[in-house]
Amino acid sequence: MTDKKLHIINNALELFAEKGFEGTSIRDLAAKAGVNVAMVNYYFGSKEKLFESLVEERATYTRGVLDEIVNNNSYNDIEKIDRIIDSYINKWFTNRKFHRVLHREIMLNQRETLQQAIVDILYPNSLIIKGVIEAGMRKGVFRKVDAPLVIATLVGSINQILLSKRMCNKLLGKDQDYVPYEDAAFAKRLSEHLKQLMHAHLLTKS
Amino acid sequence: MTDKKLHIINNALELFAEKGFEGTSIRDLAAKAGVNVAMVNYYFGSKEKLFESLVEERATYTRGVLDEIVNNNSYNDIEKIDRIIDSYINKWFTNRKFHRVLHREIMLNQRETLQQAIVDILYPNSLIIKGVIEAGMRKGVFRKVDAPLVIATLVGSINQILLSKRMCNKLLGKDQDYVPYEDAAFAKRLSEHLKQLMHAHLLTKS
DNA sequence: GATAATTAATTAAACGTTTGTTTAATATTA
DNA sequence: TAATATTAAACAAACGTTTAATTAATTATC
Repeated sequence: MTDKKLHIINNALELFAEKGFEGTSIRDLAAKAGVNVAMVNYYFGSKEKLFESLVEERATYTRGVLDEIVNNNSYNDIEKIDRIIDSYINKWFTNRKFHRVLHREIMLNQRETLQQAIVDILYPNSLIIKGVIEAGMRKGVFRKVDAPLVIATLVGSINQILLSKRMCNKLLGKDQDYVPYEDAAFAKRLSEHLKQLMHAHLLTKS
Repeated sequence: MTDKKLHIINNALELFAEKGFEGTSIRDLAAKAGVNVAMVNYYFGSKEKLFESLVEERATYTRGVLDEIVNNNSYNDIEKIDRIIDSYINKWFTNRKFHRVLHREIMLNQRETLQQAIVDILYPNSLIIKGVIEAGMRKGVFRKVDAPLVIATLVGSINQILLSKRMCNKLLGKDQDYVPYEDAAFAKRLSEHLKQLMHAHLLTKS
């Protein structure tokens, strides 16, 4: 990927995250990236292919991290859950614009191939977490829980915070200038909430 | 509100939920409702005002229900949480298209006034739940928890299930024909997961 | 209660923009 | 010299919206 293509993609990410795919015009994109409107089609072929390139380019951003945690034998099962929580919060907070683009898109019933691509990005992570939960249950360290729904809770909690700054700040009683995703103290607060929640829910004895 | 306006709104809801605001054209809307394209502007003034009318028309769909639960003295604190969970699942599953429209819109940084309207719809419900949690904590029935984040978990868990059928089914290991939101057994399953989760997290003694 | 006057509802067509995309000419680099 | 990059301009199609004419419904008058 050339610098120019990356430059366009990175600028496109901001606009797509802010205004959605249909809400963003190629002229918007070109203006923001400081290039001629024809360059988008010259480099990517179409607006939709630019979007796909964006997803593909950023798709690798999680791969491997969860595997490392899961295969690290110095962690017991609940510690793995803890590390996964921190990993998710850290990664999604820093890559929140891309994450927002993914979730906006997967809510729609359009652009079938792109939806599949997004599932391919997100689902493997879920599988890894599921493995940890089931291992814990087999050993009797974890209570008998509904693993897929535990994942939905974990992911959904972070998403709820991440996807609407306005709603999040309202919930927290903060004013609208506050950016929770850039506040390390808030990341910690969320992390501790989720850990406390998962400990109480999963562990057979506290 | 006349029948004709309601008819247009109800058809618009489906399209907006499926394709988003920008992704839906007035010609789409008119075709789906079986009326002339000019009727939308005749009745509502503009596409944006139609959207606002839609939100306004459906906005009252939760009001009062949570209040009833909270003010019912025959429930103790954790039972109120249980009833709130069931109420949320039931209401959001049946009104899931409207709910999807709300959440698609609040993720964007466009249409400022509409965002405020959506916050005005959703936030009062959060306040009521917050009240229940804090009352439980004061009495020592509930553990010391992060009330706003508990709400985020509760709402976020249901949203995670609700906003993408594709991702939901992948998580549950179901095929894509399955519609979890129309399956009473699944509603029960989700309800029990959330109750178990909240009991473990909130109650000082199990 | 029939007829005329008035208002409301509905239509097809056109409006001016904006959209994504392409072209054909020019500039840059290899 | 040949390939690549960049540009301004043009393209057709789709967009939200308006118009002007017509039909339907309502109200007023006798």
